[in-house]
Amino acid sequence: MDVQKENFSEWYNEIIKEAHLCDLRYNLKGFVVIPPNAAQVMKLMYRIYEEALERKGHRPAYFPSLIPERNLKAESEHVEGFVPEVFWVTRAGANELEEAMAMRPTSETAMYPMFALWINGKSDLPLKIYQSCQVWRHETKATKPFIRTREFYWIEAHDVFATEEEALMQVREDMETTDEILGGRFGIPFIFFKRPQWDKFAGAVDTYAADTLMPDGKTLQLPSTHMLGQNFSKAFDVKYMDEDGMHQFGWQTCYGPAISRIYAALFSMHGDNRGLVYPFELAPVQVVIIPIVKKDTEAEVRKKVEGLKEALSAHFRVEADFSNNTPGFKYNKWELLGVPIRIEMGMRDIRKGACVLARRDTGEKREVKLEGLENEVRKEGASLTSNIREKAFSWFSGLVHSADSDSGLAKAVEKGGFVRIPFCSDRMEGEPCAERLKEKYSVNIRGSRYGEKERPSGKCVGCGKPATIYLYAARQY
RNA sequence: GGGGUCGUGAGCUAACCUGGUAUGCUGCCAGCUUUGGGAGCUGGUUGUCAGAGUUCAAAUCUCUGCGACCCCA
Repeated sequence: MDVQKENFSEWYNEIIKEAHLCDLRYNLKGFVVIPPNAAQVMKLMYRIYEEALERKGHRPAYFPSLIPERNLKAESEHVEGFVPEVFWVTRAGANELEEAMAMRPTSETAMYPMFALWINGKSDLPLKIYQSCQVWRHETKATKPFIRTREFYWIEAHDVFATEEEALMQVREDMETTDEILGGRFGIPFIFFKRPQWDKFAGAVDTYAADTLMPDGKTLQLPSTHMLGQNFSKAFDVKYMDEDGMHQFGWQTCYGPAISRIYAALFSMHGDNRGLVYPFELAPVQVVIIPIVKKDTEAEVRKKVEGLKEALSAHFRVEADFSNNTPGFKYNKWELLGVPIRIEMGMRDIRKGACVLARRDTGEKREVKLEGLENEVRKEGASLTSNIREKAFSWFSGLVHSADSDSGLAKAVEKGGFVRIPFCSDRMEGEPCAERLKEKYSVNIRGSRYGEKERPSGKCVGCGKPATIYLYAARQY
């Protein structure tokens, strides 16, 4: 890498190019080609996420990507929020269509008419469905690979319950899932914010979103989970029959982890000046073996390395690099690609029944006996994962500030990250204050921290009225 | 949405101002050679974003479109 991570914007573009994460040459704005280097990681992320959702009672399904115009328009707030960025299909072959079809920007309006048919009685509840798919939104903001594209890859889980309590429990479960996967498995720190009323998902009662930070201190929204209440069930007639034989509207939630965007957070969070760094379980290649050959011993080293590769392949994703490049070139190449464990093997090692094991995160090299190597790799891999996770979390926690005045906010914003400020209200009446702060400091109000117990003191930084709540401000992507 | 920078083989780039044969590096292919932190030699390989205009002549000048990056909202 020729650029430093301190200059994040350049680093981001550079790593995408150097590590072949994204091919930008497809000539359609906001649409990118995702080649194998990135797609492999995204697939692993998908599997981990899908497995977790299924473990928690969700079942997979696939819904059509086209939505008839009248479905999309059935819930009024939802339409208002999404229609400005919908791609429409209006023509098929030579003919104009009688009814325009929307390319799904999200699938509520594709799924819920079907949910209405699927659900009859209480025994059909809860209904927990997810699908892995692409969605399309004609973003008007500047597009950026993985972070904001007009087509992106995600999972959307849509659940229906008989009671409000159960739906609220589901929102909590979604947050736990996010903790478990994003925090635990991917090593990405974040805070769950309850979005202010003026910034919730179109059609939702409440929105909770996991916000992480990028290396430049700007925040990026990752999965969000929404309490939909009965807004959609009433619009789409999603009803069940209760004990008294009465029809009742279901209580709904939805949850949307955008895999392509989480991937951006993943490599931005853990990458360094040498290139990518992946948690062990997400690395497309987990172990790379570099043979150190001399002309006269080439055959022998090759045989040993191939044997080692085969043995390790039973447990890990392994590559051996026999290309005609120098070892140094190979080290740099595979470090750029984020391979967690590198094994160097030459005659020197073979004579000792050993190899040299190097770790991507720390760069440490040490000699390891071939006997028991599998366990060493496993151990170092796990240690790498927890090391980069800890590093990320401790960096992140240093970027949560608080301020109680205009000047304090201005100063804290400069440091990057989140700034907790006293605020008048997170209901609609607070919006003008948010607008004012946005105008003045280019910050967005992300909402109140989920689980925050502390009562606010002082005055709203926006308007000076007595504060009723702590909200968090940050510059955002 | 506003402002700025820009588009030349697969990648980076020179030539553009002042119109006339398109430069170099990297990559890729073949061969030789080499391998414990980005080796070397020889040969080969592909190009002016699209369209229109001005001109004897356009990578170069003009307009439109498409696309990229940066800053701001």
